[in-house]
Amino acid sequence: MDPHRLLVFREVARAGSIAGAARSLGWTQPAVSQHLRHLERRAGVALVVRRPRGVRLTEAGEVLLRHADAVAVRLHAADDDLAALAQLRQGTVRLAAFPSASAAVVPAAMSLLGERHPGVDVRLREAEPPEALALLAAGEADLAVTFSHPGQEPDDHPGLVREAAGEDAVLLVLPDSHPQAVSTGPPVELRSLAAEKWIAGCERCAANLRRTCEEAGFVPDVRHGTDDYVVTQALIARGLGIGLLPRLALDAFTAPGVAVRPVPGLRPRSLHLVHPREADQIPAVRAAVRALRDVLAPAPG
Amino acid sequence: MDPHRLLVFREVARAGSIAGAARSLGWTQPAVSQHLRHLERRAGVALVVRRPRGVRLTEAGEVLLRHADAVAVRLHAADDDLAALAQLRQGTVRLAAFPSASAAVVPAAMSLLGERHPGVDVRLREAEPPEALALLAAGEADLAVTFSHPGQEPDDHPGLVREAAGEDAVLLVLPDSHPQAVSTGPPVELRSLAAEKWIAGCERCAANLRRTCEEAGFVPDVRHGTDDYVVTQALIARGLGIGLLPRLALDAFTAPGVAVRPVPGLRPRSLHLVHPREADQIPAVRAAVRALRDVLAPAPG
DNA sequence: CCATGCCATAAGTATGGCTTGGGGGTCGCC
DNA sequence: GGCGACCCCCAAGCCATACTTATGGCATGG
Repeated sequence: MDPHRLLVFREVARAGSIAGAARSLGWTQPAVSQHLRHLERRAGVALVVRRPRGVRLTEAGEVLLRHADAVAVRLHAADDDLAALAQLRQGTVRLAAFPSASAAVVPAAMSLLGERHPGVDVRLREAEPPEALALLAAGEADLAVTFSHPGQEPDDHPGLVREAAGEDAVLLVLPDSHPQAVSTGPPVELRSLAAEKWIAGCERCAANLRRTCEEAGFVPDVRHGTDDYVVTQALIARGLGIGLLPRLALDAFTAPGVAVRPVPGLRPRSLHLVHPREADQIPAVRAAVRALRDVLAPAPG
Repeated sequence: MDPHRLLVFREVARAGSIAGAARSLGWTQPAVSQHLRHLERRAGVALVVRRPRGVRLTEAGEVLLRHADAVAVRLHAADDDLAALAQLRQGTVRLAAFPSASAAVVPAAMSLLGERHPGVDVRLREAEPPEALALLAAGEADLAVTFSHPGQEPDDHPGLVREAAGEDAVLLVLPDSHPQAVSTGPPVELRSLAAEKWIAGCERCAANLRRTCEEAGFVPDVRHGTDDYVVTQALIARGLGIGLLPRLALDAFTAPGVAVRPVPGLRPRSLHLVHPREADQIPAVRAAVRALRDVLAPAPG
């Protein structure tokens, strides 16, 4: 059953004549006539009875018309649905972001996106950068917010596009009873903290800590490890160690009893938006990228 | 939304790759690729994400796939329905027949048709020939059984085909007390009945009566008129008149108290099947015509 | 590292579909 | 009643769409 012919037949039924259908289709009468003939030949049944003033549907024609109407309705619905997706009246974005971004930047971007395109739905999944990339590669996420510390080359999966999205300063976090916690004091030198006990974060953050300390001439004495920045600060507040935390995490939450101090020469981590190359063909994802960019652009640098 | 392309897309979704879809369609890979591209251009949304091992549907693709499936199901159902009609597993025939045929011939034909094609449904409507032709012309009947008396040219509507379907003898009906009622007696001469009171049937039958009597040299004294052959015979049995009735009517019903006698030279009426010219394109109607032919063929002549 | 999938693009060809130009038929109106 | 208007069909020609061939890029796996 050729669906195109089916729709031509539907037009014949609607117009009540072959010539009438041809007029509404902008064709000549024989064109429609041929389509109808092919349908009837293939079906082995007459679909219409030719009469002087037009045509009249046979029983088979009536049956076929119902199917034709159903098909036409579906085609129309398909058009509408695709248009809704294209015009951002609908759509879902599966977003993967690391925890500290999820706390502040992502909610802001989601609410911006929600203002611009109320129909677009964002589903957030918290994931550290490596896992986020794996989700993208597996097709289980559409967009990821990742970071990498200086000197850490982000592993590039094929088919994924990485876009710089600003920087996020890395800051020293001390108990507020610490001698160097005074914000009016002289700039903190990292090497002066060689004897401290350290608390390391996620794997990549721990690597960054080791590398940074090595550059300053010592090996940090890492006593604890947690990728939860609330836990990290609780430990620090109790005097169990000191650590480095990114500004995004501290913006989201700063514990009482800790002090935050910049360390000259401590390089920020860079933020990225990562998405499949063809994401700009998907309006909802493109809009989410724009919203994230707009939130990150005037952000911590 | 081009439905053909939609089905190609459905095959892509099913196969999981463009090349795979091309294989199942018996096409080359670029053919399918182009269809997909056209769909995406028209829609303004990516439908699939191209990946090294094939394609993966986007959200828009998933939405479209549901519609495509629905369309495919409908097309299949349309094929099935038309096949059922073509193979006479389904179908309806609207039959118009005059009363005496409806009583005997038509039921036999309907039961024959029912044996041959149990799925075919016949709807009978009783109608005298002129009304039956009008029903055909108006498209409210598919097939008619009609008759015409000799000398009566049946009015031919355009687009209708008339087919001879045997003859139906016209017989004299008398009260059994009538002097000429004895079946062993000499042949009845019509002119010997010039002084009788007559009962006329339907309009065309009454015309035939008048014409026949005129040929025999007299004008019949028509006292009563009814197109109901049961009523006619009731009147005759009571001695209120005599009449001419066709064999089909007498086969269906002969009243007690009447005698039936052939009249030499009294010509039979001829029976016809009438249907629209394109009826042989409609399997159910064709089958009904065959069944009626088969019942009428060895019938009264 | 080359082989083997996958996909896209560009150009050529051929099939199918639409048009043109006939003709037949019925209806309605001068 | 003839004539125009309106259906419809058929046959042949032409054009456009759709499929093919040919080529190249890219990712994966032995």
